[in-house]
Amino acid sequence: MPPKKKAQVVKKTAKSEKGDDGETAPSGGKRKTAASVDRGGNKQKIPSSSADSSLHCHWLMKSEPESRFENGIDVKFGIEDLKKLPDQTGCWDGVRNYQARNFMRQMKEGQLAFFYHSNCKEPGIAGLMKIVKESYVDHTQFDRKDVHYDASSKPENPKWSMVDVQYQRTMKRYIPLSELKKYHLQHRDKGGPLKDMALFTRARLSVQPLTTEEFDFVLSLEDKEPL
DNA sequence: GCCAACGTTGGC
DNA sequence: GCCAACGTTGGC
Repeated sequence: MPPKKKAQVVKKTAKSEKGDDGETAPSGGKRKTAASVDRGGNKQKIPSSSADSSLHCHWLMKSEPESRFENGIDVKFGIEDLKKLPDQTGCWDGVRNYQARNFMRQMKEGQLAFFYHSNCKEPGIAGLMKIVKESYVDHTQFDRKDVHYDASSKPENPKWSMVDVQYQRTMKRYIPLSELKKYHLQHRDKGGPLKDMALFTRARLSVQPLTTEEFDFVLSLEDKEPL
């Protein structure tokens, strides 16, 4: 299941303290990031427009558009639910996977993300949203009542982050996973933009990056006949 | 509802 | 630090 997004609209008042980029995923290997300290002329942020060259600029985020109850709570949150929120904006809370979290921490305001419908009759890309607030502490990790409460996370050192996203538009036509998969297989054999798409190579990642080529190709499908 | 893939946990 | 057991994701 995708992260469940609550319908909370985050009040845009105070700038929340940004959770410092604490740990790196304990996953795979224990790579210690050479975090912060750069000896010598430590230039925090390179002012040049886009800081890290390694950063991605397009994303795909999964959520379940159909009702499903987890601990008695409905985790349904489809693109229509986002659209209904005040300002058509909501926080993408509930992500409890380090890689997905780390990708969210890389997100920059203004970047676009596909809203992907997962675990439903017809999975696929439903629309587009924009990152309107960069990562900050996901408060649901401390909420015992929340489906994604994490008893191991302490307020002094929060584990999980979220971003705010704003509805942009619904796709001109729904782009089903099955269609994307056909292109993916085709491109894998003969080459093409979707040959390495994370949706297929990292199937369980709920927040994933897309290259510009992947992103543009998917967008171009809107104006094509379904494959 | 099944189950493959894969992430996480914990014993050693 | 390895790895088996376990839990979760998410397509089908």
